[in-house]
Amino acid sequence: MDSVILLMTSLKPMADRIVDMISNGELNRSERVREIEISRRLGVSRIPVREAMRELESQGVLKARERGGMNVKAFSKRHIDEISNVRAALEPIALRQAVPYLTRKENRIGLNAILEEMKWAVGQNDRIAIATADLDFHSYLIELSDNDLIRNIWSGLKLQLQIIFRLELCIPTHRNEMVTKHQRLRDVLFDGTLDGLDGLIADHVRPIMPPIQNRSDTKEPE
Amino acid sequence: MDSVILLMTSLKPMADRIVDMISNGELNRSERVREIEISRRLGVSRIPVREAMRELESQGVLKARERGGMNVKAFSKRHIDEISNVRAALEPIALRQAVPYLTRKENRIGLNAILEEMKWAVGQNDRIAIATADLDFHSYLIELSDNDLIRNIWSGLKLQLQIIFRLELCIPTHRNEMVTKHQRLRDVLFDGTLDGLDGLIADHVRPIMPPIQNRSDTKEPE
DNA sequence: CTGTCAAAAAATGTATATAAAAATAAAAAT
DNA sequence: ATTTTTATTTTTATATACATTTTTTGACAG
Repeated sequence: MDSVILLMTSLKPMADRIVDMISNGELNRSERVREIEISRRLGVSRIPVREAMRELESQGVLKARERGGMNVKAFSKRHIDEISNVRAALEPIALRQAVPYLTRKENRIGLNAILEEMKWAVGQNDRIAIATADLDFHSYLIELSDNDLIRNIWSGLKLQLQIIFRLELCIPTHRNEMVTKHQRLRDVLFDGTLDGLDGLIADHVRPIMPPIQNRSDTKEPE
Repeated sequence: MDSVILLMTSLKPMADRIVDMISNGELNRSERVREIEISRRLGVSRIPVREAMRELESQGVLKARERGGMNVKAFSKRHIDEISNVRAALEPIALRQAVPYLTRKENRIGLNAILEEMKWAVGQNDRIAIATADLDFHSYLIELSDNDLIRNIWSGLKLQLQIIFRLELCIPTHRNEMVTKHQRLRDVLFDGTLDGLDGLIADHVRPIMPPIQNRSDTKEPE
């Protein structure tokens, strides 16, 4: 027996690898993603790659071509706005549902740990680490929320935002305010009175477009 | 040459067929969906069925089993609430974006046609037709909104709601009020002032749970 | 009768093969 | 030189084949 087939690769890691390839520029905006190429690089056959790609399409990372195949999604300012609007609409729901779980000490500790990470990242002026901590913070709360639907929607948005931040298509929020804003949000959630929660999140979620837009994408590019 | 392969079946029709099978009870709640069985019935191989099933999973119609395979999703009251909340949060965004397109006469005519359909369905007391018209009404507006992200989210919710309505897991809204509520919503959108839009939608979207709950699903069933 | 274990059956996950499109390159014609 | 047409290559979409896992079934022991 020569070739041992490892079953149930679970697709998620494979999808994440493809997201990485996009994030670090191995795959470019609007570029066609070839199944064979990915499958060779990951050392598997085309079928699981295909499935991972389809998953990524439904999560908004890839875009189905007109007649067959996939492209890397070309995020426009419009797309980023859409994500912000949806986040501003859904996160208040999820975060409200997370509040009861934030009475547990271990969850408070977990959230605070992410804030410490964020503080450190801001100190280091590490753009990637800042964005990661930002996403982690929101992911942590949304996971706690126990809302299957919003969790599922978020999982796609998160992947998109990972790419958007990495490629500097927008900046999460101003670095100086980053930590204090999240701390304020934490305090409101820990407190449980939830005064002004919606506003805090909307403020949060609204991204800053980069000063130098590397491409002109006023409308849907491709 | 004997077997001619028809390429690019586009998956959507296949996924819709599976949704139909669930809606009309050929596939039961929480039942395992076997690739081979579906592929035989649709006269294709397992591969495209597999992809359709994966699509349906990401759209919330099927649920991945612990270790391999898929089940028909078992919608609980909780799931239905989650859908309602997300709709109440997202539809105001989409519908506001649809308003400018509702100055075009053809779009007004299109929307009114659906309302006529709804009126007819209520007259006939045709539960399925009523639910269909309801979903069509909202789909029509969301399609107009030109918001890719919300459209994509809606496509999944719509499939779920089709099943939920068909299986009478909940009732869209009280039939008497159905037409007038939608007319009021239409008027507000045509007018463009948008007074009380959020409230109208929230009121709308909030489903009525059926008097006889056929199964006890207080929590996540399966 | 019930629970445990082993063997058989079935179903999935992945690989490979094949056929139909698309995309590309090359050739011919205007 | 430019465009159109044709051939070649590439790539996808689907089918089939196979290996592994999961599920089921049935025997046997307690």
